[in-house]
Amino acid sequence: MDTQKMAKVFKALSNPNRLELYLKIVENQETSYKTNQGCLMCEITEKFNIGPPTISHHLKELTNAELIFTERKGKFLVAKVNEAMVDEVNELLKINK
Amino acid sequence: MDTQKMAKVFKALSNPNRLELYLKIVENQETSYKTNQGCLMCEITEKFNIGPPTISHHLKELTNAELIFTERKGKFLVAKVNEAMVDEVNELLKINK
DNA sequence: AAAACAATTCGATAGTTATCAAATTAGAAA
DNA sequence: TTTCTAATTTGATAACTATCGAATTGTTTT
Repeated sequence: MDTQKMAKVFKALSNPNRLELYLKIVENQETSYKTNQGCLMCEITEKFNIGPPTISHHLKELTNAELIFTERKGKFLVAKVNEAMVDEVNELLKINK
Repeated sequence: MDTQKMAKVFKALSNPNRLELYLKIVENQETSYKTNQGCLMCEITEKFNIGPPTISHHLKELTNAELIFTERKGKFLVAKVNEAMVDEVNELLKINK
């Protein structure tokens, strides 16, 4: 287990706005699981009280921590959750009784 | 779900040294599950490259995030994991497929 | 080609944080 | 009561971060 890497993941989720951003991406992935084309960022940006530069910064942090993938679809940016990484985090937080 | 509270928990785990500290406390709780008297801090402090003031600071952060409880036993400080909070985190990170 | 839209980059700033050394408190042992 | 050990507090500093406005890049629409 790589403590550095995991700490980075937690740091990525440690800002309230960034955490909500992440959860929105997860939510989107859950609701459209079969047809999942990813989560359009411009739609999400409207719902937050922070500007595009900050959203962009937060997305970079989440990507850097490998919690999400992003991809350009023409004019838009779409985001998907990296479920493998989330599994890893859950594994780390499991308590063996 | 309280985003602020959860973000605080993630922040508490976002520093590598603090994460290892937390994991040590968990580990101790796991190995001595039945006889669990808590984890003695002075033993742990020796194993880290950081001084007592910093350990103290990190413990406060973990306590503040309600990830652990601490209690004085005479001269010593013992720590235990707040399993309810860990469960909450695991719940938040679950992805519904 | 021009205008419009989505997103990123840059530079700045106010606020936060990890860490230490020194001093202090609390308790146990001598 | 003096000494030793465990832990905390305080004050300082260097490093990092969230956010913004302005400027820029990339893509689509007109």
